[in-house]
This record gives sequence, C-alpha cells and structure tokens, in this order.
Amino acid sequence: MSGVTIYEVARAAGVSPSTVSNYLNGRPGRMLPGTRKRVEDAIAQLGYRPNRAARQLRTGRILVVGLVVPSVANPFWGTFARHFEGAALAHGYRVLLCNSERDPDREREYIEELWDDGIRGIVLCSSLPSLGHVQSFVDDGLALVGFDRTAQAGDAASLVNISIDNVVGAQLAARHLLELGHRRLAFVSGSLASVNRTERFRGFTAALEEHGLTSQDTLVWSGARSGSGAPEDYGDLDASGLGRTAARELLASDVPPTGIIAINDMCALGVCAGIRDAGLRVGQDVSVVGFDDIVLADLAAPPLTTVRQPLEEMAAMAFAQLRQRLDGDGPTAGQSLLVRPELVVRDSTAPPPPNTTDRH
Amino acid sequence: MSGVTIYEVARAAGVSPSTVSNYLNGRPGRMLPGTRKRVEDAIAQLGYRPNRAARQLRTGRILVVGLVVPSVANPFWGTFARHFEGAALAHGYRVLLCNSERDPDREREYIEELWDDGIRGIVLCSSLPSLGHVQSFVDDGLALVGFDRTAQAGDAASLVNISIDNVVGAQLAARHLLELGHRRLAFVSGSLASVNRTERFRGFTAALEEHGLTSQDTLVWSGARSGSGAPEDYGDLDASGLGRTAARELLASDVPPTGIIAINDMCALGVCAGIRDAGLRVGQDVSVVGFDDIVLADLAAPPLTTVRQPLEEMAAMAFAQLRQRLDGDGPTAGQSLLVRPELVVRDSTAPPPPNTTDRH
DNA sequence: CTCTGTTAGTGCATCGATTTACTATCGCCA
DNA sequence: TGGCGATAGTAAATCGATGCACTAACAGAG
Repeated sequence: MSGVTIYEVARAAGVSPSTVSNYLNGRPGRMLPGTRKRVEDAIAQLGYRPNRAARQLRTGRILVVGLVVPSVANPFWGTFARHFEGAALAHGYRVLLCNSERDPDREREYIEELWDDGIRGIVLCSSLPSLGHVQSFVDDGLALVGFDRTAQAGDAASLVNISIDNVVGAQLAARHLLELGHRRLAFVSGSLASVNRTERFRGFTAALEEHGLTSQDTLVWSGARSGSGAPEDYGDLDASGLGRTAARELLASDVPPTGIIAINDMCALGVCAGIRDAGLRVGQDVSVVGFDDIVLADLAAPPLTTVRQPLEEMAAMAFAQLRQRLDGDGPTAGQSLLVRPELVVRDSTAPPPPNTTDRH
Repeated sequence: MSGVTIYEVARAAGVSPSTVSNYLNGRPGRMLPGTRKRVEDAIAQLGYRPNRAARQLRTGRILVVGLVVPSVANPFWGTFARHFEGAALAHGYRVLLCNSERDPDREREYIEELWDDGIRGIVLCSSLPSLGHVQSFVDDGLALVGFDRTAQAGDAASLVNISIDNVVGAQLAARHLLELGHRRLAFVSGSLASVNRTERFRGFTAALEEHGLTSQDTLVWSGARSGSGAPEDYGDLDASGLGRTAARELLASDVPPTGIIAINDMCALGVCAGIRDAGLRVGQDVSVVGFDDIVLADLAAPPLTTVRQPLEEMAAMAFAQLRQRLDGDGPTAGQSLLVRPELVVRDSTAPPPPNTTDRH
C-alpha cells in the first residue's frame, strides 16, 4: 500500500521508531540480535518501504543525478545515456534525463528543475563555449560535470569536463584522407559556435597544414551558410538532413571536394545520402569520414569510416567524476579529461578517382 | 543557496507562512493586493524556491512520471522517449527514464524504485505477454500505461495499452511484397515471445493466406533458432546484429527468400548489411521491409521500405492516457488503443529477379 | 557501596510546506 | 446598536524519517 510508516513497523516490533531507523541506517549493531530479528520480521511482514520524500526532507540527500543531453533521439546520445544510466545504477543512483535540444534556455530551465528536486549532481552535455547560464548553480554548490566539451577560459574553477580529444580525432580523420591522396577536402558541420566543433575544425586544418595545404584548398560548409539566418536550426534534431543538404551543395560547386569530413556520424550518413542523390558513389567517387562510431556506422552501405568515441568508458568516467564531487572526496580542481580517439577505417573512404587527383 | 524557506519569505513580507503558501498555491485572491505585492517582492528578492521534498511529503503529490523503455540506445526508443518527454513537459511533468533491456526483473526493480520515489504514473514499454510481475503495484494504485503491446487476457482491468496495429502493419508489409510478385518470403525476428512480434507474425501469415500461400512457402528466422538456448540474447541490444546473421543464414539456404520482412528497422538495416555480405544487392536481388520508420530508414542505401509508426502522436497519446488516470478523470477501463500504421515505400523493395519468380 | 563506563534503546525536535480550523476586522442593514 | 456575513490573515497540527541527547540497566573497578 505504501501507507506503512516507520511507526507502524516500530509498534509491530515492539520497539521505538528510532530503533527501526537505526536498523535501516546501517546501525544494526546497536541492538540485541533478538530485537533486530523482530524489526526485520516486522518490516518484511508489513512490506514496509521508507518514504523517500520524508527521508530526503530530513537528510537533504537524494540518490538521483541529472543528465542533460541534446536529444536522446540521436543514437549517440541515446547510447551515452544508456551507458551512463548503467554506471549510475551500479552505484545506487538513478538518473533523471533531460533533452535540451541544445537550447541554453532549456538547459538552464532543466537545471533549475533538477535543483528544485534536490538533485545536486548533474552531467551536462553541452558544447556551448560558455556555461555562464548555469554558473549560479555551481556557485550554490551544484556538482557539475561537462561532457562533450573541454575547459574554457571563464569556466568555474571546479568544473571538470569529459571529452574525446577532438583535435586529435579530426586530425586522424583528415590525415587519413590526405594519405589516401585527397587534396580537395570539405568539412561539414552545423554552426561552429560550439566547443567540439571548433576543436574538430582546428584538428582538420592542422592536418591540412602538415600537408602544406591552405584554407584555399578546403571547403567548409556549416549551417550558417544556408543563409536562413537561423544557424542553430541545424542541431542534433536533423544532423542527417544537414549533411544531406551540405553534400548536395558541395558537389554542385565548380571544384567539388573528393573527401568530406562530417561533424558526426548522423551528419555523415546524411552526407552519404546526399552523395547518392548527386548520382555519385560513396567511397569510389567521394570519400566520407564521420565522427562517433555509432552502431549504424558499421551497418551503412558502405560501412562508414569514422572516429570512434568509447562511449561506455566515457560514461563511466563522467559518473565517477560526478560522484567524486558529490561525495566531496578526491581533488575537485577543474580540468578537461581527454579520451583518446581511434580511427576506424571502413569502406566509405578510398583513394580519390584519378581525374580529380591531379586536378589540384 | 536553496536554503531559503517559506518562513524567511513570510518574515520578509511581514506575513505568515500560510499566506505565502496561499499565494503559491493559486489562492492569491485571498489577500489584499498590497499584501500580495509584498509576498511577490519577498519571493523575488530572496530567490525563494519551494522545497519539493517537503511539498511532496505533505501533499503526496509529485509531478514526475516514469518511463520504462527497453533501451534508449535504440533510436526508436530514443525518439519515443524524447517525444514523450516533450508531451510531459508541456503539462508540467518531468520524466524519470529507465532502460529495462527487456528484462522482466529490471522492469520490476525499476518500478519498485519509481514507486518508492512516490511516482504513481508509469508508461511501461514492454512487449511481454504478461505484466504479472508488475501487477501488485497496479493493485496498490499505480497508474500504468502499456506501450508497444496490446491488451492480453489476464491483464489488470484498468490497464490501457497504446500500440500500432501490428497485424495490419505486417499485413501491409507482406502484401506489398506479394503484390510485387514475391513468393518466397522470410520473417526475421528475435524471440517470438512478445506481444508485438506474435501479432506481426500473424499479420504476415494472414497476408500469405490471402494469396493462397502456406507456411511451406515461408521461412521464419527468430533468435531462438540460433540454438544458443538463450533466445532473449537477441533483444534491442543488437537487433541489427540479429538481422545481419539472419540474412546470411537465410540466403545460404537451398531456396533463399526473395523478400524479407524484419521485425523492426534496426533489424532490417542489419538484414540489408547481411544481404550485401552475401554479395547480393538490396532491392534488386532481395527486397527488405522494416518496421518503425526511424530517421535512418530514409538515409540508408537504398532507403528502406518500412511500416511507419507515428511516434510523436503515440507519445502524446501515452502521456494523455497516463495523465487521465493520474487525475482520476475520464474512463479508466482497460483497453488497447491501436494506431493505424502506414506503409512507406522506398527503394529496398522491388519485383523479384525473374529467375526466382517462376521457381516457385 | 559508590563511581565510571558501556550497552541498548528511547523521546522529541526537526526538516519545509500545506491546510484546516480559527480569529479579527470591517461593512452594512435592521 | 447589535448582529450577520464577508474578507484577510494566522496558529498549529501534520506528512514520515532521522539522529542528537538522553536514560535505564548492569558490569567491573576501587
């Protein structure tokens, strides 16, 4: 019924509520074995379950953490959320999940809600350069872990971030294409106003420079170009649509790229679709590299070459960091924990077709 | 801060806590405009936020509902979860999300946790034939809405279920292949021990019968066949892997199918990969139909013919039903609400190659 | 026999908001 | 002037669990 209280248990066991409470809170040694047995029996017989609201009110503690992701409809975030939940559950925590759609206002609103719920630990998957909109909560004692972003100037001193090494990852991707012989490369992304996108772009250009190429040899397609005036429209909601549009437009240009690096796998799959729309073949005619290595990357036709993020491991790291801060043990200085990316080569990349190679 | 209580607000405004509470709970008419203003100012100035644990303890109410899905790593469930969250949020509710991995024990454990949290409304996405493992909570007053299943004999009288019409959906899929001229069809699924899978299989066979075909003309591949003894191993975790294996095995048989119906899109994408593994072309050599119409269906190469589930609408229905039961208004008789499926024809289906058509 | 220390267990204030039952004040009419 | 009925606002009990401060009982030391 849920109507069973600690008082009824106490009466049934012939002890005081304090004793039942002692039993429940890891102090069973404070009573004689006989007493303990009576308490146990009473609890079992009445089907007693402590009221969490009352407990939380009294102790201020709650074993729930918050997870704010852009959108769980995106398989990348869905997979991350599931792994994160697994990690939390293994430590007795539950997870309250929120989809922000990458909207800073929603991020803040959600964090307000979580705060009001008494939740004091949150993993925020936001690649916004500034977390200023959330700063006040951190000042008030919120344990915050950033995910999919790296430390930025102006961040709270205590903020940790977990992220793949975007620069290296994008570098791996670009080098791979360059080593295959590609010289006209494109970088496809939504708005660049996010930490990981800028970093990936930096890795991309770094690799180009290694090969003596300049920005003149590259094309960049970001949502902003579409001229819609609302670059943020291209978010996780429709990364694939973005990629598809981008590919069509890029391939229609005078000197189309032979290799395309997409900001993530969903976008890359869209790019692949766009390439086919243009009557070209992925791999043979145009190479595509994605980012993330979601399950679908391996299922696509052709299977997608991509930069892998070890999500399960990263989810465990995020939870561990969060917990450390919640428990107040261990160092809590702010930093970025960068995970090493790995290039997974599949069939969406190949040497460029001969006639385009020497065109440069 | 969070340390601001209703007492401090009351003191700052020069009123009693009761008055502040009246103001907060939609009874601002119970005070003079001047008083109300002072209360408002005090709240704003102190940054007061009501303590939800205290409120919940007192009222027994909590604006959180539970959502138990197999795995949010699966884009279908991720998409559903996001839409459901949107619907809940629009009505002032938040969502506690749980991944059951289709494990009845985890389903029950999660529901216990949610119950202990004071949550009294849950949408359970379980296609288990029996919800007996959860019955006791319903008896105690839990508002439960089943999703992705239909009413079964033995269900609690008050249980509503929201589901696509699986029989009709599978029928649409099978008819489509039959009308294209296919005569050797296969049905690929994990364990058949779930409501929607049996229903889809029923629709499949019904369509075959319409065309005068018997079960001899069909192949069924379900996880159980693999002989691992653990059919449940094939769940949402690896629907695509399942499909891939299935396709390979089916195509290696003496009389391979020319058309394959997969239990869902992830599985279908796996089937497509398996077809390519076998050196055949999807569409031209072997037709494939999926189920769900996830975003990726349209991005695949070739784009996947599939039976669409209008997830946003279904999520809204699920929340509406849940709320109706929570608020205790409206009829609460148990039933199944079936949503009409729609066949989306794309390029993964085509007439069978000539040499196989007449083989039958 | 008293004093100290230990064990076993209890009483009660407390967390913060809600809500019922109540009081005080005022207007108005007979 | 007395009394009725609103209106404005308050006092205090309450939700259920916790944990500090306390007591009772008893063993052992001096």
